[in-house]
Amino acid sequence: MSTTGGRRRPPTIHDVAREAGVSRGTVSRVLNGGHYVSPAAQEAVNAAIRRTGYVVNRHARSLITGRSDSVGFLLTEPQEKFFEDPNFNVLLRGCTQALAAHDIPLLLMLAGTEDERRRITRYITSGHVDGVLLVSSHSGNPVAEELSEAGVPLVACGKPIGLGSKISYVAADDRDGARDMTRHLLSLGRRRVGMVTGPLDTPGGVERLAGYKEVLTEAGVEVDDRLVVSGDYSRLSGERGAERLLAQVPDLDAVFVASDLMARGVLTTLERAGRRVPEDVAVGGFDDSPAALASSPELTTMRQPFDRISAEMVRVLLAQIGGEDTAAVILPTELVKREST
Amino acid sequence: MSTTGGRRRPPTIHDVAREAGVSRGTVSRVLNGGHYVSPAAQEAVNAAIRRTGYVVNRHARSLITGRSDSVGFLLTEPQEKFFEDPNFNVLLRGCTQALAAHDIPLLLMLAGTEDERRRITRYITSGHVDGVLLVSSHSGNPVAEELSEAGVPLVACGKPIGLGSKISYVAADDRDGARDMTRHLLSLGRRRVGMVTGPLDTPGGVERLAGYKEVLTEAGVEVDDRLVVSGDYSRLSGERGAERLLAQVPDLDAVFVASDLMARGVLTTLERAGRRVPEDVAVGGFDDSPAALASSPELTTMRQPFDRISAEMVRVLLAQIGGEDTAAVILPTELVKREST
DNA sequence: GCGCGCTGTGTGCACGTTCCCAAATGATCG
DNA sequence: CGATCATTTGGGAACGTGCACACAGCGCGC
Repeated sequence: MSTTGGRRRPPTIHDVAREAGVSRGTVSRVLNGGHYVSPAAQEAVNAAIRRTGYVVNRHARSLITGRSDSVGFLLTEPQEKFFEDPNFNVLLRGCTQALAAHDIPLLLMLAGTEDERRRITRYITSGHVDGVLLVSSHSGNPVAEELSEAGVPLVACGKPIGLGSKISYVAADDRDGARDMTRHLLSLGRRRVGMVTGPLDTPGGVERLAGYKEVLTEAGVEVDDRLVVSGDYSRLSGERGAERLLAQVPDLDAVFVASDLMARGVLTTLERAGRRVPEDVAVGGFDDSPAALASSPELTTMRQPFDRISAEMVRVLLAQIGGEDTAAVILPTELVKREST
Repeated sequence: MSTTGGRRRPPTIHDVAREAGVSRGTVSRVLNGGHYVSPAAQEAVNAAIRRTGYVVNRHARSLITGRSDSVGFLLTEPQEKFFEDPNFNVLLRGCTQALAAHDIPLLLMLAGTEDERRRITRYITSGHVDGVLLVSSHSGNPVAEELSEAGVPLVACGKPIGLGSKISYVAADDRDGARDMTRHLLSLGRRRVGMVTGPLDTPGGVERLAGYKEVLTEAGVEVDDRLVVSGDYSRLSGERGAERLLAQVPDLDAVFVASDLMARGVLTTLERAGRRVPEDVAVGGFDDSPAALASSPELTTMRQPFDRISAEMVRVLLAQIGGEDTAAVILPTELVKREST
């Protein structure tokens, strides 16, 4: 009961009905699609809605429909990753925007710890959201399976780990992208092309490595194990990876790095080691994250179409909520040439 | 009606009541505080809840109470800023966590454009959230006033622009932090200390500049206008600012930068210009954002206690929702010495 | 012994919406 | 011309919860 800004009772569907001279039922029908409503009534109701400033009470609607008309955005990453990687922000932004077009709010769920994971799982399976957008580069956690088994509509960003799982997902074409980038590096005349991979317990990480190896083999370049080190998409693991590469193959002349964030780390290490980029060593990243433009030299990278990815995630999730059977969506990547190659 | 994972009807308060052998009212009382309930009934109800796996239906509750038991996190920044600045992620994480303790979900609202701002304002004023956590470094937008006038509980991060506004906010002590950092730079023996300010149409930006000037004056060092350039907290504006500083005062020996992100840009420019940090030029940042550790050399900076800031924002907002009158909260900053000074 | 206050419990009502069904109207068809 | 059908409308019921109220039992003081 604050003294300032007392909020009055908002208009209900009753008020609109009275104002328009029709019944609640008719107003409701106008609100939900407008089938079996005469044009005259349609118009009268819309006018009444404008006049009263009526907005539907979502709680009342949800109570009767059983839907919440909201979805969760679940991020199962340690918080350092969430702080470091702007890709999450890009996805968040994209999903928020795509959902806004359907007037669906997004509930943010950050599961950094095991406790949070449990709490959030319970929240979701209690029916408080209609579905879940799952983002988790390192999807080794059981949360996807758990939610899927509970019958919660679910779309992952990137292919989840369990092969047997029937979880829908949206991803960039990792293998093809890796192939393009490796081909690009070879086309520059480089032959000692190293790679810093993503986490190899994730399908995405494995695919990017596979694409790299394929192209080298096709080009008749021997795949040297000392030229491949693994990382976890973090900047620091890029630094470390480049250090090991330089130690093992001092005369390498190119590196394909499985994420832009790691690529920044690679650039740091190369600079410390006195290597010029791209003259001595060409560096190719992956993602085209905001980090790619912020680095110097600016990164040549494989663009993941994050705006399309998030739009597709939302589209697939809504289809699934609508009861449709949905499949995986794979989107093409695109080579973006900048200063580092 | 998907074939897999059919969700059955969840238990209601009725089921719990029957299971426990009491009435709905008693169950409800146990749920909401447990006053006027005998220990025996208390126990029976709790056991029944555990057995049935009952979870309260928030929609039904909201319908009757008029509260939504959710809050919005509103970010009114262009999307580039959201992508670039990890501080937003830190705040987001902190608020999510603090709200989780109260079992309150967070609705993410990103208002990058004018259209989105309108849509979101309408959503909020329609009563779909109980309150709003507002984050907006450049709070020149009318959204705060608008929501506040509509009687929506609101807490801003950082002092909003309008002086007359009675909007509650939580902020770090900008002036004091700027004083500490400037004093630190002087203590290193530096006398030509430049500054890259934040946006000077925001209280935070103005305060940090004021602190800087105060300490210089107190120390008997003349405040030179050519040593002060303004930025907008972005990395790029740091680069540009440092370029201007070097052009105007080539022999400057320290820079106080009003954000870590800008400080990274300053480091880039200094390196390009061949200046060593900290030997030739000492650089002090502000925020202690994740960016401070990721830069090289690692940034000396003023730590904003983001975890406490977000916790306080949530505390104040909940108090305001509870009808209390709330005031501004100012939290102390702390000097974190690293490699750049 | 009466009234009063405090604790503990059950019940009716209301919140605002959607859905289902009945009924009215006009059009079409055999 | 009567019957069937599609369209349009209104009203009752239900969703699951919290709250106000009524009421019972008990102890206490006057």
